[in-house]
Amino acid sequence: MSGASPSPAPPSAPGTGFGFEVGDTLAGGAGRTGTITTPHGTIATPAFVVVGTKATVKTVLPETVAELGAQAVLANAYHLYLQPGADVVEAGGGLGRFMNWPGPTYTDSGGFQVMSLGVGFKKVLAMDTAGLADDDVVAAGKNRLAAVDDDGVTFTSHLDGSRHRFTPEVSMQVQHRLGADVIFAFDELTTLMNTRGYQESSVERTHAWAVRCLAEHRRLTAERATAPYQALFGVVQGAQYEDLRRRAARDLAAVEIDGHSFDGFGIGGALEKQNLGTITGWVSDELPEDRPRHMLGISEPDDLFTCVENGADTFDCVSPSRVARNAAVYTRDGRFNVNTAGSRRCFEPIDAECDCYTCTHYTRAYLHHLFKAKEMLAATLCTIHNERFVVALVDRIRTAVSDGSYADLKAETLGRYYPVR
RNA sequence: GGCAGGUUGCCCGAGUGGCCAAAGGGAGCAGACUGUAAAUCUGCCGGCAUCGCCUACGUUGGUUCGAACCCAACACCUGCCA
Repeated sequence: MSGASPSPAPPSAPGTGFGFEVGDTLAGGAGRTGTITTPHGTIATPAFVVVGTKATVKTVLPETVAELGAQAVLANAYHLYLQPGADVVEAGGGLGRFMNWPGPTYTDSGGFQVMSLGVGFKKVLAMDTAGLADDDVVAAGKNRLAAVDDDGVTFTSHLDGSRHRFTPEVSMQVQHRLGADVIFAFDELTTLMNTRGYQESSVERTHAWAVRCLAEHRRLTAERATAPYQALFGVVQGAQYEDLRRRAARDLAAVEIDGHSFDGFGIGGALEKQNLGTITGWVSDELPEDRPRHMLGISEPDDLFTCVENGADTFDCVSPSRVARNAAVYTRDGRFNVNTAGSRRCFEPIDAECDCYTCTHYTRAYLHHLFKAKEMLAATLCTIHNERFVVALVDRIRTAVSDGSYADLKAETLGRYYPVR
């Protein structure tokens, strides 16, 4: 189905410790199961990767993260570079050992911060642009902490105001010292407010940076020959434009340096929710089938189905944990806030069908009490539940792809979660 | 018994003639959050309701075109002196 020309030889030659194997496929679509192998364990895909930006899944012990079924954790190069410093993490044995997470780890490149601290200052990556105008972005830019140029990005630390420079090479050096099993190429995110012209030049810039990342990655891999192999994923941008997304994916897939190419690919950037499936489909169509495809920042139930059936293998997202800290919890029948009056005297679990530690031991009334009393345990218990909810949902999707029940699972799950859609 | 200070919306607390249904907190009620500058942010928060009207700043009475704000009496509370 792929229209791409024969891809370069897989970089993950035997012995590197990294690999990807496709399992079952979804009839009539791009969906598939698979297995990602890393030096720190395997990941059965589709899989949800839990986010632990600063080398911790906020409010939760690593043992608990494992218990709730997470197969991998994703941290962030920009944040760990600023604090405690990549050298400290490296001296601490690398990301996994430093944070006491024995399984597979990922690090994001810092590309997201180019946007969130730059033009997207104080703005969420726009998936719903209603009410937003170009002026909002321009005004926000007045106080931005990051400025992009063709060579890289200059950041002002949000911690102490100091100035820092990230280039593709710096991001690779930082991510090599952090030592995650999967690292991402340094990319530029745009917003939906950017013009078509800017999106074009941004895709070119991201591609040029990806090439530089692969080159620096090869150099570092050779230089650090005794270190565990780290897989590098290129990141596909291109906003909502089919030609840009397809070209970005095709061009990344074709990059080859000394016989090596990207081990996998990330799909990210500005896009509207209703285009998510279509865009994922275009990109999957262009990418080689023997490499994993990671969706950056996706976890809503409908989005997970949409992406899987269009070829996505893994996901990460801050939403389950962030939202949990603010009292929003997922249930089979939709999301609600436990800190509202309705839960004050409700002695039922968040979701009676959930097998998580929180649902098997605590009531909505207790969680409501913890939030009202501003007790830290509220965030911990709700994070456990939300992460379990998303991990378990993706696990069910994976099983359904294999046993042919995907369509039924999708209809039943979304019918309950979004009753009036 | 004397002197001084105080009594504001659910709570704390600003306001000392009109711009006051009354700042600001807190509590309460709701909402948002998709590669984490987020255990954060936003809205509502006397009643009825379209401008607007009604009821409100301890109680009662007074001054004034107009009072939470000025005056008097009363009721509580708080200091200091006896």
